[in-house]
Amino acid sequence: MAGIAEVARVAGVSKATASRAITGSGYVSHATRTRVLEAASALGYAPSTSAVSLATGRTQNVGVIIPYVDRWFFAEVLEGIQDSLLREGYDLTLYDARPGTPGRKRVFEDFLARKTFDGLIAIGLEPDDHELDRLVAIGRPVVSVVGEAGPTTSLVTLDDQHAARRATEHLLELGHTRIAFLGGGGADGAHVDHDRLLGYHATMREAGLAPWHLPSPVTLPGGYAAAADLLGDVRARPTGIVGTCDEVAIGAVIAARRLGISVPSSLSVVGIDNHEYAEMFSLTTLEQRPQEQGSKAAELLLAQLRSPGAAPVQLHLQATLIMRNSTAPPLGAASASVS
Amino acid sequence: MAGIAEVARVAGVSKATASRAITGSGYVSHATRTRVLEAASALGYAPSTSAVSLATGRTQNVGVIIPYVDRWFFAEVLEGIQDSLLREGYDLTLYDARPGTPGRKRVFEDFLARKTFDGLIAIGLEPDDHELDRLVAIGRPVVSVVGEAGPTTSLVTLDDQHAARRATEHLLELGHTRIAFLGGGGADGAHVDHDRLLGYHATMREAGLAPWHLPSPVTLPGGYAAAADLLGDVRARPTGIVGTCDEVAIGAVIAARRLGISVPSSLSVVGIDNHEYAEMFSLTTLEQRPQEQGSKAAELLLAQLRSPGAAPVQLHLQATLIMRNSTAPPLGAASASVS
DNA sequence: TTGAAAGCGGTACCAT
DNA sequence: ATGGTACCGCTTTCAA
Repeated sequence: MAGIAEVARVAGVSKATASRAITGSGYVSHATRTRVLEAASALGYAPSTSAVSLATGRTQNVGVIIPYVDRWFFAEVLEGIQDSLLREGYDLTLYDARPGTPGRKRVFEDFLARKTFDGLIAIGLEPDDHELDRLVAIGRPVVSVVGEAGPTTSLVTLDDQHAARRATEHLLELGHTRIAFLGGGGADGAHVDHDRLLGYHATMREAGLAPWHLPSPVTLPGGYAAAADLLGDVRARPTGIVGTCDEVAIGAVIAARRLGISVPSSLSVVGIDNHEYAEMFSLTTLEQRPQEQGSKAAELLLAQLRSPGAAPVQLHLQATLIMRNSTAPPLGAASASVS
Repeated sequence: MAGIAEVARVAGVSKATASRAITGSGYVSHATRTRVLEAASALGYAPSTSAVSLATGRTQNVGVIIPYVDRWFFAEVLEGIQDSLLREGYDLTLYDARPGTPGRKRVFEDFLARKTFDGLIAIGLEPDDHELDRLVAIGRPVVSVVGEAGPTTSLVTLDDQHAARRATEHLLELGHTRIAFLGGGGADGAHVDHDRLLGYHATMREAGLAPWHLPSPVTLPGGYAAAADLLGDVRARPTGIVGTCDEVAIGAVIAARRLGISVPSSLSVVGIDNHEYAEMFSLTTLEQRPQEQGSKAAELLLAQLRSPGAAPVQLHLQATLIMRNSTAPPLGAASASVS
C-alpha cells in the first residue's frame, strides 16, 4: 500500500529523489540514498508495476507462446526460459496456443494486441501467414525456438537434418542396411519431423540404400503402435530404426521387447532428444538440451531489449551422439566401420 | 499506438464517453456507442493494460505458482488453468518454484510482492511456514490445487487417501493378500504420497493384512528400479502392487516384463492418475482429471475475484476406477469377490 | 446522456 | 545533488 510519496516523506526528500535512489538512476548522494532505501524497506515498499510501465513503457515481462506445455520438449524449454527470466527479474506471461483451438485464435487476436510484454518467445509455433502477420504487427522483438529463420526474428533451434543424419550414419557405421525411419509424416506435418525425415532420406540416398519411412504419431504410444505394426512381419523386418524423437524410439523398444525381439542384438534403435526416460531404456540417442535452448532464447531476447538496434541472431545447435545400449551391429555382420 | 483520446476525437465525443462505450459501463446512447466502437476498431485501438490497471487496480492477470512444469500432473493442471483463464480474458503469469532452488526464494521474496496479478493459484506448492506467511501477506485471493486446506484459501484436490484405498481394495477384492505399495517415503516426502500411503495402510490393516511399503522416487524410472529390486527375489514376491501414481506403476509393469513376470497373470499392478501412457500399458488405475482440477481452480479464483466477500471453497475429488488389463486374481485363487 | 477534470503511482525533464 | 512538475493512458466522480 505504501507508495513512493510515502517513502519520500519518511526519508525527508522529494518523490523525484526517492525515485532516483530506488531505481539507481541519476545523481543521489550516498547519505540520502541509504536513507531512502531504509525508509522503503521499513515501509515494505514495492513499486507498482502498472505505474512503472505506464511511465516508462516497459513491462519487465516476457510473453511465451507455446503450443503444448504437456510435452517433454516444450516443458523443458519453458523451464529454461523461466530460469533465465527469473534471474533477470522478468515476469513471464504464458500463452497457450494449441494448434486448431479457439484459444489459439484468441491469443493471436486479443491477447497479443494488449502488449503486456516487452518481447516474445515463440516455441515451436509454426504460425500460418496470418498469425505471422499478427506477430510482426506487435512491433516487439521476437525470438523463436525451433523452426525456420525469419528475417526479423532471432532463432534458437536444433539442426534437425543434421541430427537425423548423424542418427542414420550411426546405424550405417554399425553395418546396418535395412534402416527404417519412424515418425512424422502425419497431417499436422511438423516442420521438425519433416527436416529430420529429410536428413534421413539424404543419408540413405548417399549410402545407396532404399529409404523406408513409417509415419507415426510423435508420442510414445504412437511409436509403440507403429513399431508393433512394422515388426509384426517376421520376414520383412528392418534391423535398425531411427526414431524421430526419443518417445517414438522408446515406443519402438517396448514394442520390440513385447514381440520377443531383443534390443540391440536383433534390432537397433536410435532416437533424438536424450529424453529423461532414455537412460532407463538404455537408448542410444542424439542429445539436444531443450532447457539450454530456452535459456539461450531468453538471453537473446533480453539482449535485444537492451540494445534495440541489434541485428537478430540465428543459432543452429548440433546434437551430440550419446551411445548407450540400444544399438549394435546387425546379426551376422562383422563389426563394420565406415569412415 | 492509438490511445483512447484519439478514438474519442475520431468519434467526436469526450474521453469519458469513449471509455464508457468501450468498457460498457455507465450510460451511453446506442448511437454514440456504435460510433465509438467503429472508431476504435478502425484505429485498431487496444487499451493500455498498465493504464487500465493503474486506474482500476485490477490487472486482469492471474499468477500461477508451480514447482515443476515438466511433470505430467502439473503440466495438465496448468493446461486446464490456462484454458479457463483464456476464456475469461485473463492473462497468466507463471512462477516456477522448484523446491530448494534460489529461484523459488526469489519468487517469494521479490516477484510476489510486485502483485502483478489479481489472484494466485498454487499447484502442489507445499509451502513452508515462511512461504505461507508471504503468500497470505500478499492480500490477494489464493486457490491451491493439491494439498491441505487452509482457513483462508480455496482448494481443489484429489482425495488421496480414498484413491489409494480404492486401489488397494480393488486388489483385495480380486483375492490378493500379498500387496506392496510402491512410491513415496523419500526425503522430500510430498504430502500427496504420504496421504496415499496412509490410505493403503489403513485398508491393509482393516483387512488384517501386513502392509508392505517400498520407497521409490515418484517417476517412471524410479518405479522401474524399485520394482526391479522388489521383484528380483523370486520367493518373497508380492502378487499385487499399488503404485503411488501411474508413472511408478508403469515402471513396475516394465520391470516385471523384463524379468519375465507376466502381468496380470503373475502380478497385478494398479496405479493412480490415468496418465496418458496408462492405456498403452493396459494399466488399471484410479483416474483423476488434472485438467479439470486446473479449470475448476481457475473458476473458483475468478468467482472469488468477482465477489470478494465470498467464503473459500474446498473441493475434494474422488478418483474413479478404470479397469484395464494389469490386474487379475492371483494365480491359483478362485475368483473372489468381496462386497 | 455527456463532458471536464481529478487522480492512479510512478518517471524524467528542467530548474535550482 | 535535489526539488517541482508535467506527463504516461485510462477510469470515474461530479456537474451540466
